[in-house]
Amino acid sequence: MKDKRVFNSIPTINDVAKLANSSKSTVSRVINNQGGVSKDLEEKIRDAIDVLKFKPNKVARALKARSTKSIGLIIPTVENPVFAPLVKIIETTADKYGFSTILCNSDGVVEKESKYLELLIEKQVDGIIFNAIGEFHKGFEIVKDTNTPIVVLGKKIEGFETTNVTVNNFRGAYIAVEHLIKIGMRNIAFLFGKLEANSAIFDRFEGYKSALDDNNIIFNEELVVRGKNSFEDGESATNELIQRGVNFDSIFASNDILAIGCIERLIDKGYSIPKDVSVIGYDDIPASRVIRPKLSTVLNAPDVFGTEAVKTILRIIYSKKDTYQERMFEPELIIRDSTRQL
Amino acid sequence: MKDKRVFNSIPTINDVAKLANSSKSTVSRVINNQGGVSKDLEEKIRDAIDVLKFKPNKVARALKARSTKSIGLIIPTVENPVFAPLVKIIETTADKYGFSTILCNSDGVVEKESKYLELLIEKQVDGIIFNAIGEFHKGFEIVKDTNTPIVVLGKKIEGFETTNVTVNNFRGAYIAVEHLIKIGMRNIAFLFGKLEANSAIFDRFEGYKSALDDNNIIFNEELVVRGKNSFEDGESATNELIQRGVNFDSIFASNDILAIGCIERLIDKGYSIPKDVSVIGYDDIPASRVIRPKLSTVLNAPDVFGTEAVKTILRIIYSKKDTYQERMFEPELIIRDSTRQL
DNA sequence: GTGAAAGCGCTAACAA
DNA sequence: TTGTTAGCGCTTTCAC
Repeated sequence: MKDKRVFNSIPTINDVAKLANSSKSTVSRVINNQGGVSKDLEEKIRDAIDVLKFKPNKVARALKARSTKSIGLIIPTVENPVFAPLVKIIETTADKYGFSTILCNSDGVVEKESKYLELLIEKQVDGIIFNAIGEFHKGFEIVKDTNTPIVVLGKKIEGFETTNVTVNNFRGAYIAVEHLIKIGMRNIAFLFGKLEANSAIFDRFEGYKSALDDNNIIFNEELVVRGKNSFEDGESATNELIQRGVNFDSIFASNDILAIGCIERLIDKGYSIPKDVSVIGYDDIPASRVIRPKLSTVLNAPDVFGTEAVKTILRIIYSKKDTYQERMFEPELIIRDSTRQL
Repeated sequence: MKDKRVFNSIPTINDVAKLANSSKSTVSRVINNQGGVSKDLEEKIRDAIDVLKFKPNKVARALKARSTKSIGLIIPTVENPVFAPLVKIIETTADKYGFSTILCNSDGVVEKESKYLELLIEKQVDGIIFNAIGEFHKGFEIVKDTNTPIVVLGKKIEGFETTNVTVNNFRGAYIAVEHLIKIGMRNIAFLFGKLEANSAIFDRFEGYKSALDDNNIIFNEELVVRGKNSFEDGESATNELIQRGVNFDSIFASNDILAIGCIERLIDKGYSIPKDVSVIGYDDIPASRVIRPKLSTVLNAPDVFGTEAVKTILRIIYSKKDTYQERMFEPELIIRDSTRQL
């Protein structure tokens, strides 16, 4: 009366063993292709597996192996066309190496970041890829305490030592503005968004100012206007710029969404682009190739970036130590039709 | 010499018990807020938890509880602006109910769908939300065999009984084409994409033909052209339509991406929209509001849709039985500037 | 080549 | 109120 099998319940390695007149350990050897099992027995076991439609329980395996073969991925929101391709490449790459990815949208809210970090750790993910908003918080402490492998995307977090995979946002902004200057612009406005990583925006702002500076153009605060992160915000930010009555011959928008909204509004208001004003964005989202004029922009190649992020977290996971490196990718200038030709 | 504690290793419930001079079970009661523990002991245990920075291991809990508190989400690709908001709302909603989501991009490839289905089941997800490409395959067998809760998004799968959460794509296409007819169009072209759920496209095609039929317009095969799923495909499909030399006064594109590419190409070729040709899309992606003319389209409200998908899978998970219902959402016509006014 | 047994970290009878 | 024990499904010594 020790047999507690319930008809129709999910078969375990034990059921397979019983049916094949063998033992758990041997079945385990077979399902893990470890060899050292006689042809005969192996066949019997494989038959039993087929008959019972046995599937190994990875939760049990994970408990034993202390590895879930999953990574956590925290980003502000996958709805943002900048993150969507990144999420895609990360999931695909992780899968290629046998890892599942648990997706977490933090909405760029510190509390959610923290909560997700803790959750992922309790779920025993093998590592975390974290596109952080930039602020240090409790979640990081937990990561530190538990020694969870992590790679931070975007920017280094003050007070938190890890490997970072970043993109040179400063340089990206710099080359964008430099391009504007080269084609003769002097009154370059800066539209910036909010929700996405503060840090990136900050760097882009610095890059903007630095390019101005290096070209002896005096920074004019009147020319910088804050939007948020939707097409509509691009439109309203552009409105505001126009209403201010400042003189501007070109606009550098800190992301393409803003830039596109900006272009549409400019056109609505009767401006001709790039004749009257040149505009350049950042990110090269798909829509940039499709509006008219096609948007000049800066590309942070998400594919290499995302692939590198995965490879990096795997390296840390497998080596069991983080050597605190920084891998920075250089952006690329893409000139299309929204900036004047020389 | 039975004590195998290793300095610096991750603390378990056992370590907490030892430090608090108590037992595993009591600690378990405390961390699960089950009550029935004396104030004194509880405090000692909570102290020990703090000191050790103990975090419960959810893998162990999952093994015991036979529930991982995670769901699997399979979609073609999160890069597609139709799926990105869906993924976002699903993850957010699932999280609200205490479930994590494992994201899987199938690329609309049957083999990947199948592989992910099997993987998710082995990972013991509590349920699966599956935006299937439409074809029945081995993966479904495994779902069936293991009795895994699943809700299929999009369309019913022939030969596979489950609860479906769908959107009335037939009707959506119908009202789009009907709108075109109402504003006087007779030669309505149909551009259709590929990668995303075949089924949806199929239904949209049927809706297109049906609306034609109901209005005594003879279906003309010359007017249907196949694209794929990028802006560029919309452009090339439009090229093809023009090259065919058929007479067309309007275009119904089976998704906004195609529609936007189409509009841009039309404009490049000197057509005026909507004066020369009216175009209407499907999905209401963000870019639709931002191109000029603003795109008329059909909306399959991903937010209610996604929320319902999660609620449905949770209902099945908690009731432990699937009653095979179908919940179908009605689409909404959004008239903007790319279709002529009456 | 094979199986018995211990144990991964937790929960839940059951006993005290 | 508390602790002991068994067991979730698996892997891995260790004997045979």
